[in-house]
Amino acid sequence: MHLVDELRPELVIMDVTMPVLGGIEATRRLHAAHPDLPIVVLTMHDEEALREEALRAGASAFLTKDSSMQEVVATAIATAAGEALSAELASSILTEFKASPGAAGGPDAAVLPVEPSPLTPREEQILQLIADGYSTSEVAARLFISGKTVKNHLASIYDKLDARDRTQAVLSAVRIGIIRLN
Amino acid sequence: MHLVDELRPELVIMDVTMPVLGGIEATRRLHAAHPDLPIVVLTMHDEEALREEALRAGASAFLTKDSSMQEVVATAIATAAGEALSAELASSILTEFKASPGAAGGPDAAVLPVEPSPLTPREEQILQLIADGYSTSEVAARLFISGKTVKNHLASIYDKLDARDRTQAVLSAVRIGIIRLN
DNA sequence: AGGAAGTTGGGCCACCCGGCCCATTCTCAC
DNA sequence: GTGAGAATGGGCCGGGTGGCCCAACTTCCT
Repeated sequence: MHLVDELRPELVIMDVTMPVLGGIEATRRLHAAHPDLPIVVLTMHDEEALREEALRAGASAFLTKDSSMQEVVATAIATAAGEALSAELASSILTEFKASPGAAGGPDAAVLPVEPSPLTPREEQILQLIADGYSTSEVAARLFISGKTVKNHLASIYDKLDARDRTQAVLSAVRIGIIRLN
Repeated sequence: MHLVDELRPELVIMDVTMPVLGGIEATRRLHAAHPDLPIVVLTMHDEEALREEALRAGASAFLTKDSSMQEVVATAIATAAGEALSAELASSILTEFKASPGAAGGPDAAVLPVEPSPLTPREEQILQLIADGYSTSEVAARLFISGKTVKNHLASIYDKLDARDRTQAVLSAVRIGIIRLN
């Protein structure tokens, strides 16, 4: 997993040349290590079993070698875009991209779930102010509440985000996109 | 290079978070090992020098973080398609992909001076560890130096990044891309 | 030779921060 | 109407944090 850690790719297109063998296992391990990393599995064999296994291993999408290059990149688009992009949309893009034969069954692009937000509105607001550079007492002053209350909110934020201090809490929030980074 | 050999990706989208540092070198090595593997370099810093260096290192394309997701995937399409595909073609694809406010202007629209990195290597290292969740004394233990020294480095980091505490320092560093966000 | 910068370390001190209890009020859902 | 969750507060305390000085040593550049 060295390379992925080192390069931090946005997307991995995996070529599972051999059926069942290494590629699926690699997908599984890669997905375990990087759950948010989209993985598109490419294979020669269009076997339903293999397809299922790939998706269960954490692949975001599955394509066969019969797929046109256009389909490959379309799936890459959909996956990288992180949207629940349907096969139809993808192929319609391709149709306009270049007149190409649809060929093999549409890739079942998977969706990235985007959980709502573990924090309450007040907690988000407070964490945002912290991220904006305000100290505990400054946040308290802005919200017309006690500094102790701010600290209490922060404590529950730490609990929810599994952070040990405000720095980690802010970073977690940035990662999951619940606060903005000015 | 294990992973690339193992997975045989069709395309690598590389995030060169840090200027000059690891990413370019990784590109160079990756390109040396896999000359035919398209590499798209993504960076925060739109410096001409960095761009040139990336392309000389073997990158197939270069995009800044200012680029829209559409531009990124368009470039990915073009690159994966293996053609010296122009930005115009890519953006035309995108226009049909989604009626989106393209801001189609080249990625190099804004010219930020962007100094390479205001921090010394040691300071970057310490700030990275702080971002990784380590406390002052934990950082000290990892680097085999005194906790006081860590705090001294932090003080100069605050000064250089115009931050008042470690949270703001980490956020500043994330913004200018000198530390990575796990 | 001399200076600038980087790395290491010290002391001191006021204040902040996080962890641990706790209580009150309000709203909303079941 | 009872209970769960949210928001508001309190006290206490140990340890962390940041600001302010300072010094020594090394490396590098001029």
